[in-house]
Amino acid sequence: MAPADTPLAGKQRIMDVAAGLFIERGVDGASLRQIADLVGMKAGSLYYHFGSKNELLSAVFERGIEVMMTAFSEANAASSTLPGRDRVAAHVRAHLAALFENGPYTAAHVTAFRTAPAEVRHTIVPVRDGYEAMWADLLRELSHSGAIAESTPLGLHRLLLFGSMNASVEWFDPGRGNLDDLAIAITNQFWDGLAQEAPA
Amino acid sequence: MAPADTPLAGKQRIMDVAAGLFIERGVDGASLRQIADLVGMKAGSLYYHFGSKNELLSAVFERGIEVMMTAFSEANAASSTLPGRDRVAAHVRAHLAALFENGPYTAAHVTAFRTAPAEVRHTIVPVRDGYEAMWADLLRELSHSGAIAESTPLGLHRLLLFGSMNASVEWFDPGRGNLDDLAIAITNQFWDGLAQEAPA
DNA sequence: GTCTATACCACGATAGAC
DNA sequence: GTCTATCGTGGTATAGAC
Repeated sequence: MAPADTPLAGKQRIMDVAAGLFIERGVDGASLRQIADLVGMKAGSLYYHFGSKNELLSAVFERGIEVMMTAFSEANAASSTLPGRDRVAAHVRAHLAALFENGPYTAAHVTAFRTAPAEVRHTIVPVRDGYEAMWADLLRELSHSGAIAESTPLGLHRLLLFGSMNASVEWFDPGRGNLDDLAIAITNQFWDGLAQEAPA
Repeated sequence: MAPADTPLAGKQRIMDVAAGLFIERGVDGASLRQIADLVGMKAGSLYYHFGSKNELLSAVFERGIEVMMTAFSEANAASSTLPGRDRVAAHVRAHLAALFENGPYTAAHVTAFRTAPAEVRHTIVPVRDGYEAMWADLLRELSHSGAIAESTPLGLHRLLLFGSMNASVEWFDPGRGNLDDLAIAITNQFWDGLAQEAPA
């Protein structure tokens, strides 16, 4: 626990502000001067905490993935005995929590990763692969249990699901909408689709 | 038709190169010097064709939306008498064509719009709203015809579908994968979901 | 741990020759 | 229609005082 007079100290506070700005303005649009300004210090002072802008960027991305993985693991533990549909719902909700409720890190990773310098991307890829593997395992289990057809291309549909979930950072406002409802809608879409069962 | 000795002349060629670079490096990461370099001219010369970087950016975005709308209209004309599922498939395929087969404009719009200057975004929003309205109309028809349940929140599921389709620019390689297959997978996901009908 | 000061460079943009 | 040359600004990063 941090001391009471430093609610968000040092690296933590810088990363928090930086992540928010990476989301809003992109990697190159977010300047160190602006980040420092929002933190309440001068640009040069950032270099006491991070060796370069790329180092700060990498730290934000890694934290973002860490947040997703933690959320996934907790959902996994809580839902392992539930039916397939509820397991998916739990993990969708956890992913949304990482995007909207656990700081700006995951959202920064999802929106800014693509345009980051190749050097940064290459250090992050192995970490992000770890998260994808968690989902791959989950879907494989659902397939083996018969909840999903054996013939379904799981990797492809995992990417489609990620697309639906991650794109929500562009339009969902957690102050106006309800994340539980969104998780249910995404799960409905993923599990059952939109087609009417039997035309009345 | 352009004269034979100017395969991609003036504005057209600049926009083509710029769009590609906006995708790769983002709005602020793509510099006018680099764009000019790839076109084969000097940075100052760009200003004969566009009044500012923002003007070039806006032109790319508008073209990207135009491409999507044209693709949608063609798919609409070709599929209007088909069953609901096939109509969706036709429009999904058209959207993917806009993203991957009709130049880099639509992909640039989809990836770079969010971090563009507010001034640019505001001029583009009304145009993009036109495209969303086309999809809203389509889904409303499907709902009225009974193919989709009346209770389905169409706006929400449209956004989820857009998320799945647009995110493919981050992972789909048209040189390796097949766009028809991708369109079918996305349609399957959207229409039927992944759940097994009856456990065997 | 943060400051001031500054180096060096790339950015968008403009002016005028050709 | 493209060039060269250049202006002013703001970028990342460093050095050394405090």
